[in-house]
Amino acid sequence: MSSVVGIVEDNKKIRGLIQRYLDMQDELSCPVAVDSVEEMVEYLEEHPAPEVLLMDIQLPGMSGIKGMGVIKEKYPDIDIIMLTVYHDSHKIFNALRAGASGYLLKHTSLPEIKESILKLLDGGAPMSPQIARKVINHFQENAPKKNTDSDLTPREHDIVNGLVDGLSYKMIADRYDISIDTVRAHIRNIYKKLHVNSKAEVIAKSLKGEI
Amino acid sequence: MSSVVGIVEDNKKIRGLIQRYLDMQDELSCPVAVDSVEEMVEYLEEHPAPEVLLMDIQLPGMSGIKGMGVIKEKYPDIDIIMLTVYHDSHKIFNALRAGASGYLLKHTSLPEIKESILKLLDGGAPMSPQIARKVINHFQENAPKKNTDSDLTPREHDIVNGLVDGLSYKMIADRYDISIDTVRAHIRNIYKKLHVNSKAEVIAKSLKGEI
DNA sequence: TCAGCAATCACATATTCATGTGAGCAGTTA
DNA sequence: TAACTGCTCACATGAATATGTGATTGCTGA
Repeated sequence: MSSVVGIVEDNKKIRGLIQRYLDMQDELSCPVAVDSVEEMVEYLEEHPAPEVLLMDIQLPGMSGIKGMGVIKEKYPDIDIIMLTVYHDSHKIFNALRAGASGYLLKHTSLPEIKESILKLLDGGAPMSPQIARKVINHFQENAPKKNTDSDLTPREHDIVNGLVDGLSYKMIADRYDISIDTVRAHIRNIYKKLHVNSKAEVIAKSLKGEI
Repeated sequence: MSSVVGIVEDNKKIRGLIQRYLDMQDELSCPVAVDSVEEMVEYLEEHPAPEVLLMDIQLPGMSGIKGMGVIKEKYPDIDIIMLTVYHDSHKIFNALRAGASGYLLKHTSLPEIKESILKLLDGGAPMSPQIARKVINHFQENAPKKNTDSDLTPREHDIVNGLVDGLSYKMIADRYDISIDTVRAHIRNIYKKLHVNSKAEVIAKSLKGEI
């Protein structure tokens, strides 16, 4: 059973190259390759939807990012991989926010494109390495102040993690190979330090990043 | 010229396996594999720093996430890849926020680990496919308003809020001026709908935005 | 060297939770 | 009207939690 892929790309040469390559793979077929979002929308109205679309950003008419929104609204099950030369953060994040399931740069080789599609069908999220790096950096820039170094000891942190993982005292005792009474003792100390008096409050504080 | 990799992992077997495998690669060497952040910190004080660290999250003593902060502060040039069994969003995002340059799940094969390290050294950001997917989903969730219409009734939402605030059943009953038995009844229904069976899990889900 | 803290364990008790079973009432919809 | 759903309350029981008191060991800094 081969998976169906569609292409939206205005460069005729690239488009043809990718289509022929993918269509010749056992696992894939690529019956449709058009050069604008508008054409793809027309196609979708008269044919069964592909599982995956490769889409450029810079397109005649509607842009790939806008087009993705349009297509995902009517066909939310289609996974879309952006395939573009743009590597500036703004375009990347807009594409991801608009619903892209992957983001590849155009110098990606044909076999890598194929691998990316297969990875996507398998639940992954293909990204070119440089893109992945930018996405990760995004988290670190927006990192909320890592304040609140509560004076919990390492062991107390272990216990807190156990609580957050939803473990009972007994399960925590087992995880760290200590007595349940010791767990109790640690928890008492944690409550004192955090000025709380229930598991619930500790878990809430921890998940809110206040520990 | 081979790149130097260090390992922090408390499972002796896994640690030894990875170390031997990496050390045998032409492109890499792995002179240090310890089972806690504390030991790695000691090592770093007396030896030249590795370029890359593989680090577990669940460790004796200081957790991998906290440990990463400590290490990155003194040695910001070390790239750290988390190598762990955890795939819940909070741990992933906390790790990335704390400065992780990659995040692999523990079922990753040795050759894949090697490839990930090389990719990292080449400016990429290695992630297991499931992780990449969650990271991407994060963008999409935070963009188009969280609509998460869980099928909780308004009253049930009240109760959940009470739990998140760390209140006991009795305090929730007082807050909404209903009987404690009613609170119990609501909570039972909430547990059924959310498929959980403890306050802790409800609080976790709620704070993760899954309600 | 002594005080203090982290970590460990023990025993005890009152409270809270999780869960089962059952039921009444109001408002909505089939 | 009958069926559903949301909200309310009650009684009961075993498990888990919160809290008090106390103790030992090992390490650290004044």
